[in-house]
Amino acid sequence: MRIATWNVNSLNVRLGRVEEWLDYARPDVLCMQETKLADAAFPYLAFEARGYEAAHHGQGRWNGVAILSRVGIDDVVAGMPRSTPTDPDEARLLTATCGGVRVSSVYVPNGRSLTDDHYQYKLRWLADLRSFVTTAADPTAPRVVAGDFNIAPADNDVAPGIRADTHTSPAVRGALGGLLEWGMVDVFRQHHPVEPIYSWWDYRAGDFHKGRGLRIDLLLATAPVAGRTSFVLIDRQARKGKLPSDHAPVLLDADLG
DNA sequence: ATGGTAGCGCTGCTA
Repeated sequence: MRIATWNVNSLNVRLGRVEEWLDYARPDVLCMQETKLADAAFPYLAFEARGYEAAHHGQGRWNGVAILSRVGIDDVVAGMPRSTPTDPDEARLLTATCGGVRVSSVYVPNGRSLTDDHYQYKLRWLADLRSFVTTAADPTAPRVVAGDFNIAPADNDVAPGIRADTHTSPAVRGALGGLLEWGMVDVFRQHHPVEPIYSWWDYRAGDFHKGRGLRIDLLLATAPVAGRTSFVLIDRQARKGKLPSDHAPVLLDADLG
């Protein structure tokens, strides 16, 4: 089974690229983030024509997450219980069962700056994500959490010279660590232990062409998936050419028999 | 190079 994640930064602008990518990458499951669409505007027919069922959790101009699947899509749940009722209700999480794997598409808040209230919101959101994932399942069950975490897990996930403190702080790395301690694996690093490679590049200052980016788009999987994963790729080809997203897709291949 | 680009939508926010 091929499972992928891609922050498309407006599905309206990127639909042609996503269709093209589906046709050559042929994932069984694709988690998308930042669709920036209302549910009524989601292009279900374009995906149905390629054999994909879809679920979308959108809010319009910002955020928006989706899951495409050609191995079934059941028990769809939008969002998660929030511990802080005053936090904004944003479309950042969608969960469904696809081909026997419980899959979440996540778009973690950016954080903006360490002194911004939005950073505290990011930490609360991550704490709730951990509770949502770890209380609903056992780490021996097949579980994937895929998306734009806005966290660079280690120093080799940050290009030299880039300051990204909201994405590298001990607090956000600790929040990610909570999912890893519970039993999830960052499958890219499992297969590429030291390679400095990125999944996001700032549009500004030509950072993509300078090779200056961050690895913040992650595929986390429990042992039944991670232990059977044979291949993990960040598809930088999809970041080239006209009108790219600022993120590249990440995919894994797992033999789930 | 503390600037710069992109998307949404029409003013400034978000990233």
